[in-house]
Amino acid sequence: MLPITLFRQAQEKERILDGLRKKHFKQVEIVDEIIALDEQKRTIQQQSESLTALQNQASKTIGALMAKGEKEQAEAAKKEVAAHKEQSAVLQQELNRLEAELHDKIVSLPNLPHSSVPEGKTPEENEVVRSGGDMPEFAGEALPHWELTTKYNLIDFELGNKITGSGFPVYRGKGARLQRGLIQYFLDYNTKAGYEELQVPHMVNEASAYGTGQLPDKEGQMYHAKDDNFFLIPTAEVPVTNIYRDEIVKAEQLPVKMTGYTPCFRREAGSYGKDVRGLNRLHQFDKVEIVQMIQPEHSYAALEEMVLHVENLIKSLGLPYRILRLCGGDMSFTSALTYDFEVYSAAQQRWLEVSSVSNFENFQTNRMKIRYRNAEGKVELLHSLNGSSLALPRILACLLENNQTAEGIRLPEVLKNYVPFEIIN
RNA sequence: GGAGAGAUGGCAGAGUGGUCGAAUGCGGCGGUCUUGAAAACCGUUGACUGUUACAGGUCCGGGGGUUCGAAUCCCUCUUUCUCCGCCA
Repeated sequence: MLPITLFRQAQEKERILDGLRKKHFKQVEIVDEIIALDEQKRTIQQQSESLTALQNQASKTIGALMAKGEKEQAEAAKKEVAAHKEQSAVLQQELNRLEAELHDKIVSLPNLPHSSVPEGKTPEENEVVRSGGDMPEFAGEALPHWELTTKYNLIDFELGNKITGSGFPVYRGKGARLQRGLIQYFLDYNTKAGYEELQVPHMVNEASAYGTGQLPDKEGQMYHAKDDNFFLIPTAEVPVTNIYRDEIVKAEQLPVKMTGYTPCFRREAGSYGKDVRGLNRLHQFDKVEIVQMIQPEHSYAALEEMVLHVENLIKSLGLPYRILRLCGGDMSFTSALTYDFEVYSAAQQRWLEVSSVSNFENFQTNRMKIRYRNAEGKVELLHSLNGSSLALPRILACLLENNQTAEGIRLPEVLKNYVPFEIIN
């Protein structure tokens, strides 16, 4: 949610409109509506509050009269206050209506993109920042991971269908073990870089889902436990970022760096075809997430640090990758700048997204009221950032496909302390 | 799941209808003293909203109600503790 103060500065209007245009947000008239509503709201608020002030004053007088035992005068004063009450209620109602309307409009606006965000609408217009790793070469045909997982009995998709439904695979044997080793490796890698490891709930309440922006619009993305009104988390970002909801973080705690492994649950309604084949898109998958909370002036340096951090992790696995700076039209609603990481899948011959690292600036923290006291002692919103480090299924798919040999699947050197076998055969 | 007791400022902890945004202690900050520090003493110390600024308004777990007036009374939800039951 963009801070309302932004809309009160006339000189910022062009920047807001330009940002919305870059994000391909169509209903730009909302900006003018917000500015008008805000002014209207403040006018009514002043009227309402000065009336309240009058009533407060009268109540005090009544109290004093009662104390002195001057009952009749007190009764007269009561009648006078009663006369204001009706008008007060009308104003209050009007104020509530205006506030609700203003809020609805302001939460419907996406975050504004950073100046370095490229123009563009579709994924094709994302900018390749850099790439690395060696592209795999195969003499014969490379098998896709969904055949490899069957061949080596690593994942049973059919069994998952039976137990739950499609998109809920069962990992078994070396498949399960490799998955566990990878999670451990990712967590260790993150904690070594100063991220605190956390285990958080896999279900969240409405307030948390709202805080990170899954609600009110994207409830369709989440599984909902109706009886308790809990949501299964679509990413660890939701519980982890909400840790600091409604907090004023002490300056010496900054930057806050957190990491956590969780399963992620996504309904993914409407996906089909090759996108959902095998491990490409699941309803339940594992992910290790990193989150930072930092002073505004340092957030873009932190973003670059996180990008390097994730890049080195992918490099260590020996996977060919590329880093994209997402164009305005392909970015998420909440992000100001996003880098996507993709690894190249040899058998599918396409790039698969395995991480997305974003700076949300104060878009999330404004909604969650995550603040700190700056050098002048003023309370100010922090910036929040997060990224995957890493999402497991596509990494696994790529490891399997790219490392297949006639003898079996060779695991990267870096996993030798985490997985008790070097080859899957 | 049942019964009972709680939820107050950074923390501890008073306050049961009216000058209570809230005593007191601790902590924090500033000062006096000191070569410096500690101790002692004095002062200060919440957030949100709003105004050019002052004023004003809101907040005592969340929401609703009673009242001229609610931290205080009523309803409801959440949550913590104790006891019982169940249980990985």
